[in-house]
Amino acid sequence: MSDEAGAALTRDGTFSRRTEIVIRDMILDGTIPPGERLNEVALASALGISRGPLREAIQRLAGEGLLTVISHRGAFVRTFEARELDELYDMRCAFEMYAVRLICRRADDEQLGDLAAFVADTGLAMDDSNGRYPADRDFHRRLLALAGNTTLERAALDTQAQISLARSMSAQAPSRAKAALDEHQAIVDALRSREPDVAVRLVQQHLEHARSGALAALGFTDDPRKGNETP
Amino acid sequence: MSDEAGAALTRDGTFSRRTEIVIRDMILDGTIPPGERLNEVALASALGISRGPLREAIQRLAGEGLLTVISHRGAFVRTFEARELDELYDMRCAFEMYAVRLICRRADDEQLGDLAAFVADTGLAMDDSNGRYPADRDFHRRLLALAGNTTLERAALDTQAQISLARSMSAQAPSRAKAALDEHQAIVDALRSREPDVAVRLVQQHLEHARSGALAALGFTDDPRKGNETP
DNA sequence: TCTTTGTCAACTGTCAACAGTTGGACGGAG
DNA sequence: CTCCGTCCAACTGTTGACAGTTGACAAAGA
Repeated sequence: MSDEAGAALTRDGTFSRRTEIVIRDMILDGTIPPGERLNEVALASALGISRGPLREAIQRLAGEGLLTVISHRGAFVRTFEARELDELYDMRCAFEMYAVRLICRRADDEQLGDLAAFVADTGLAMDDSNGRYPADRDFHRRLLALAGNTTLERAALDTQAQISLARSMSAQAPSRAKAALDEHQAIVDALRSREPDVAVRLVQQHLEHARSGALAALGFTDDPRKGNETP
Repeated sequence: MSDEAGAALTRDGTFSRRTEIVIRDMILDGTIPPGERLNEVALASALGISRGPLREAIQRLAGEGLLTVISHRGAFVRTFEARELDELYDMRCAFEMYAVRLICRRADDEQLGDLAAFVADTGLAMDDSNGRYPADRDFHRRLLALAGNTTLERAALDTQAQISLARSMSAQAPSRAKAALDEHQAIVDALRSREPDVAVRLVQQHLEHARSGALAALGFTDDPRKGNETP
């Protein structure tokens, strides 16, 4: 039984790093839902390791904003108040608005062509399905990659992960798939025309829509300048 | 001897958290210079604790970008290549450009008046001294605080700390104090006139100047799109 | 002299046990 | 029935010891 869940971390590297990856996946998969505590002894024995490396992994994940650690009480999968989700969308906005500026300056036409092709392809895939748009995340990932700034890309992806976790706290939002796809297309068009100011404005609007949708899906009012409950 | 350097962490909280604070200060103070390894057994005994909590603190500081951890080799105070410093300035730009947008929307006249007063006061303080402008960091801190987004503020301060660490790798840059002060003043003026687009542009220019100065001070060429050496 | 290989000390990764704290269950008083 | 104080089990914080890896030094060979 000691190598049951532990089978997942039978690659190389230190226990600590492998454990970090396993737990991150469990959090983002929803295997461990927001608000749930990570019992160190139970989790460590389930992974077939001791508490030392597990605790180190927990510290790193807390630094990424996926766990909340409270002294003498334990580590909890992070929950988000309206305000926090709102702030995360600001972060995302800051990152992606600057990213498109960089892209206009640095990306070549071929890279932008690839991005356009991706949007077209995944758009078709969406039409086949029923109104969902699963490639939204990938579009933003590719966008950030094109900016050519690894540091910014990593920070933005962390923010994206936190938003994803926050959104997992609610049922599905009403599908904004078609609108999002159109907005992606418009952003790419602006990039290909090398119009940074237009692209920045479109990104801002796109993320503003996403923000409203996310806040509404979590049952929050549209402009949360005040805190909320913590279960 | 066990509580010699350890006297510094005789406040409350867990050893792990207190240690994190102590080490962060030592890094930013220059007590432990960039590139230096943290010997776990030596440091732990110097702080009067065991290696467990020390290692947890190290993991968190690595997450902040102040330490680089290499498996089986140890934790090193981070060093920065030209490219990395350049990327950090992009991050800072993204944060502060968005921050001033938020400030134009949210900060009231009194807050902006306080900021203006701060710039005026510290400007005089600078003139008394010999060309240095120590309050630059504080100005940016206050700016970020006014944006009213705790998440963004914390991330921006982390970035600021990394930049500060990177700059500590070189001797002093040629003083840009007067120019920086004027630029700060101009930014505040734009904010008080509620002209977000102007403020954003001024922030971008200000940070672009700071970027060039920092890269030059580290002996790097002005546009580092390629990597550098790692000692 | 330069390269290669074997050995070793120092250090990190990991573990199992100990100590202190927390939240809740339990029981009694009002 | 509610409220409050006590006690306890479960869990986290910390420790010291063990195991595996790394880089360097020294000896042997070309």
